[in-house]
Amino acid sequence: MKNDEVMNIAKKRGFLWSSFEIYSGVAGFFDYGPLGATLKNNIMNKWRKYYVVSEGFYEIESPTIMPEEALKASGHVDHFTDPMTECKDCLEVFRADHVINDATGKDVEGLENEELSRILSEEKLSCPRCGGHLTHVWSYNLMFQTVIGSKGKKTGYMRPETAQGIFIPFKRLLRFNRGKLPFGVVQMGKAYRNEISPRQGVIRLREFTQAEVEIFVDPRNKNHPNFREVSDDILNLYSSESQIKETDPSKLTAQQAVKEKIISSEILTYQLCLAQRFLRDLGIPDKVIRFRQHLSSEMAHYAIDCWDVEIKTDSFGWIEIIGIADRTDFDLKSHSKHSKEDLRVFIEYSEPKKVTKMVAKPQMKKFGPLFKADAPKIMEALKNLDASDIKESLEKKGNYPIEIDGTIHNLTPDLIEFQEVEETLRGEKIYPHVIEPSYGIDRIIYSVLLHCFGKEEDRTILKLPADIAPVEVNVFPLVNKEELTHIAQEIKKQLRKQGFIAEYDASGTIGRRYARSDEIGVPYAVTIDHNSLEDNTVTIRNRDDSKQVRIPIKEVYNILGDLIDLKIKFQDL
RNA sequence: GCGGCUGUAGUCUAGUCUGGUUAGGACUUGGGCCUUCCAAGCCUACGACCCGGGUUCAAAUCCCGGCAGCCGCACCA
Repeated sequence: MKNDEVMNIAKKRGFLWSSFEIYSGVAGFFDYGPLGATLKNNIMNKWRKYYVVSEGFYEIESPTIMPEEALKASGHVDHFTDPMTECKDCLEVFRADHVINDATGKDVEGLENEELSRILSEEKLSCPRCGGHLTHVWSYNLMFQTVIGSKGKKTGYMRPETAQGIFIPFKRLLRFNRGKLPFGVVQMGKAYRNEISPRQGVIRLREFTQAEVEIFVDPRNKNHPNFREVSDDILNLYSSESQIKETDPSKLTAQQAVKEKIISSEILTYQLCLAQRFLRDLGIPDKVIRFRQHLSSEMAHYAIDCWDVEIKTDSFGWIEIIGIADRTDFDLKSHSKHSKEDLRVFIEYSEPKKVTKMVAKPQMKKFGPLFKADAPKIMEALKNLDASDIKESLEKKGNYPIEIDGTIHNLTPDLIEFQEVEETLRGEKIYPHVIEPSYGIDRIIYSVLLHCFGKEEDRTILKLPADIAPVEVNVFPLVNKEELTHIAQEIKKQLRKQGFIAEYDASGTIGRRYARSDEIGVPYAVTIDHNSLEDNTVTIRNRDDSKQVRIPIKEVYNILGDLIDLKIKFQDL
């Protein structure tokens, strides 16, 4: 269905509406209504079944407010910005780097604002629109800033992604996973970006929900042990090559994609397949799904391969709803550097390696009295120096100068004895690489609504898969007569007792109630009619084709349970 | 952030130009009647001038500002 129709029904039926409506609303913020919030929970729980249950990745939850240092390390404070310049005459705002690039062809990405300002004036660049004067360049940071603590000494930001909350406690997570790669950690939660002018409804929110997975792997092994399970999945791949050559996306099996090196690794391909399976399970048809590879020019500098899962929409074109990237070791390295914590993983060799190396052993009898307090420091320094260099210098020049706290000490051959030692290396420390599937939950919900809504004649049916439908079953007396309503009420009560989300409705005609029920995607309706009085049976109506089957009341609960858990199909009843 | 257009019940809309009675209708929704299977009918009720300021005896109507939506530009690590 079309965007407008879907959003109208979503608003009317309590899925989604813009926030703060009675105060005119604020762009970029949406409420989930009663059905929307339930649908969102169902989808998020289904996501957990994929990643937490099946893949075995544990979920964590970290704060949405983060201190400046953490986001400085991640690069967001300095680089999650756009360099802007404004025309003094027509007040138009431009990306400064784009103005320079367009006018001169120079690639100025990543340059400082001062540098950009200098280039603007040196090149005598003026407003591309009216030719007016451009102001100095300023950074527009997309993060919401706040203050931590009452004295306001500490700057904080609302997190722009949930991923950082996984990288920062990496040491603890590694320990939880008993020090072994690979392992994955997930986080679902809100993230915030102060978009300049969000105008695509729920597609571009200033506060949105992400579901992110960070899979930490040994960079030398990006295969996946269960790849065979997905190797025949067919992926609609829009590679960077076909984008450049302007050819159509091609459908390949996962196996072909790896073999032909279209996707950089098995593990990344596996994640693409998983994403596709998840979307299928939400009722999104394959024909509106494609995987678009980032062009090397648009890829973040820390990624080596990145694929967006895109969904076709009528009013926004192909939109990104999931990004699956190989982020390499960028984040862990950067947090290591800024925090001075060693975020590497010790990888044990399958066979310990024996290496022989030269060691410089100080002769302590002479060494101690000669250097006194500096002796321990010199010994420490010796450990980090290449012993063969020292040996060479001693043999050739007769001495080896070493600087400790500004004082130069001369080592002479009589102070050092050299030994060849055999060392056993059991492994090495490395930064793991990170494979990151990052889901935009709000966009996924929009896609589900967009592609599950269908029109049949003059009625609208929301064909949600039964296991994510917010209301699972409706109970209707055929007509509003006491002998039927009391049975219906009783069945509803029993359904609720057994954990179903069930509603009862006796208003108006039965057709009207079915229509309302279809519009909010209730998969099944139990109808109590006059036969029910005689033989204790009711009908179960299937939303998608309005067909009904008659079954004994006492079997209703088990059958509905199996239907909703997708264990049986309605057609097989 | 810039320009254009727009803003009346949950929805669609009349009225706005040319200021003046109780802001009218349809659908939806609630209650009732009727009704033995897909938005039928009848009765009845609830429900609105985006917000703020100005002009005026009087503002849904005219003017200014804000907010939001749509379209175009720009932006979207």
